[in-house]
Amino acid sequence: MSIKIAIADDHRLIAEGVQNMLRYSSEVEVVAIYPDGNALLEGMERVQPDVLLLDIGMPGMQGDELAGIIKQQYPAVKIIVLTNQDNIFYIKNMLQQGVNGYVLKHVEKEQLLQAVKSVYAGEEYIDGLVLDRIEEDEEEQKRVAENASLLSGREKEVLQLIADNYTTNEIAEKLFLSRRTVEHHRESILSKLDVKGTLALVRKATELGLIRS
Amino acid sequence: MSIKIAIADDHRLIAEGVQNMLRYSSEVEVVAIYPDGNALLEGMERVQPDVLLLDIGMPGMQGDELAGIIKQQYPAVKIIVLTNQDNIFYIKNMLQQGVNGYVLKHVEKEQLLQAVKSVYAGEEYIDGLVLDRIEEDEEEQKRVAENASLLSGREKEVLQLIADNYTTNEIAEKLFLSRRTVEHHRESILSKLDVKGTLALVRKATELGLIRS
DNA sequence: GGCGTCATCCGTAAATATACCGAATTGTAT
DNA sequence: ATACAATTCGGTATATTTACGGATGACGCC
Repeated sequence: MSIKIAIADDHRLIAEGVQNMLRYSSEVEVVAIYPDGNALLEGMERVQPDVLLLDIGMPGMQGDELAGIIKQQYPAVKIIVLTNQDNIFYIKNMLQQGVNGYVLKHVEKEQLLQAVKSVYAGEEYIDGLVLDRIEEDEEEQKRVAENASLLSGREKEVLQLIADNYTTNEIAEKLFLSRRTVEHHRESILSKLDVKGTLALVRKATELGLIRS
Repeated sequence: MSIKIAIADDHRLIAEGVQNMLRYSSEVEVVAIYPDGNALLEGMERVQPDVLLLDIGMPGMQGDELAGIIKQQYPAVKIIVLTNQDNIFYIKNMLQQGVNGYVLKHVEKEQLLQAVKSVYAGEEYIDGLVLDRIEEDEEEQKRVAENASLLSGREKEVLQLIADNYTTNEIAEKLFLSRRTVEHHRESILSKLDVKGTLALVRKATELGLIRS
C-alpha cells in the first residue's frame, strides 16, 4: 500500500511540480491538492493523508497556525513543511507547532521522496540548509546573550531610551534619577561598547541586538 | 505547430511543475529543461526554443546576465522570467536586459499559457503584481527626488559625513570650511528635516533615502 | 569578613551640538 | 536688473555630550 500524500500550497506551480515529481513513484500517491487553508481544513474532514506537504501563506491564516490546528485535530497526519521560507523565526515557529519535516523548495525528487518516507516512518526530516540556519541562530543567540551580559540592567534601560532619542535630562526625569547618574551610565555604555558618539553607540547596540528597534 | 518551450530553473520542483502544467496543452511543448546556467548555454547551441522560461540563481552567473547573453546571441528567442523575485532592482535589471515577459511563481496554468502565447506573438507579458511593484518604485523615485531637492548639494555632503559619524570639526577639516559654516549647514538640515538631534537626523535621512548606508 | 559589581550621586572641564542673530559673495532664474 | 537660493563666515548663548576625578550604600559570592 502506498503512502497517501496531500499537498497544500497556494502556488499552483509547486503543487503541480510535486505531483509530477512523485508521479512515477509507486510508493507514494498524491490524493489531494489544496490551494488554500480553508480548502485544506475542509478536505481534511473527509480524508486524511498519511503525509501533508504544507506551504500556505494567506491573510489571517498563516502556515504555522494551520500546522498547529492540523496537528491537534489529526495527530496521526505527518506534516512536512515545503517552502522557500528559510527565515529562522518562521522555521522555529513551524518546528514548535510539531511539524515532522522541513524541506526547502530547491528539493530534488529523491530528497522529497526520502523526506516523505522518513516522516511516514516516524522520523524527522529537516533540510540541511534549514539545519544550518538553526545552528546559526543558536550561535547568534549565544552571542547576543554574551553581549547582553556586558551591560547591566540599568545600563540597558538607559541605552534603550538613548536609542529612543531621549536626552540625558529626559532620561533622568523618566527614571527618577539624577542627571549625573544617567550621564555616568552613558559613559559606562560608551566605554563598554568602545564607540564614540551617540550615533555610533546606537548603531553598535543595534548590531549587537541590545535594543529593540 | 506547437510553441517550443525550454525551462531553465535551478529548482527542479518548479521545472517539473511547469512541465506538468503544460502537459496537456497541444499549443505548447516543453523541449528542454536546464538546471543551471551552463547547461542552458550549452543546450542553446544545439537547439533554440521559441520561448525560454528563465529563473537561474547561481554564483557568478545571475539570471540577468544569462538573459543578456541569450538575448544577444539568440535574439529570436523570447524570454519569460519565471521567478519569485519581486525585488524591484531585480525586476528592473531583467527588463533592461530585454526580457519579453515577467511572471511570478504563483502563476496559474491559464496565465502561464497566456504569457507564453503573448510573448510568442511578439507582445510583452508582465505579471500584474510586478507592474504594481514598478509603479510603486516610480512613486518612490519621485518621492526621493523631491526629498533630495529639499537639501542643497553642500547640505547633502555634510549630511553624509554626519551619518558617517564625523564631528562638526572633522567635517570642517575635510571640506576645508570654517567650523561655523558646517554648524550652519547642520542647523539647516535639522530644520529642513524637522528633527531634533543627530540620531533622529540620520534616521530620517536614511528613511528619506538621502544617504547611502 | 572581604571582594567585586551595581547603582546611585557629586565636581570639574572641555568638546560638541543646538539655536537665533546677522552678513557677504556668487550664481541662477525671473 | 532684480530677486532668490546657495554658500560662506561671524557672534553669542545655551544645552548636551564626553571625559576625567572620587564617594557611598546595597547586594551577592567566596
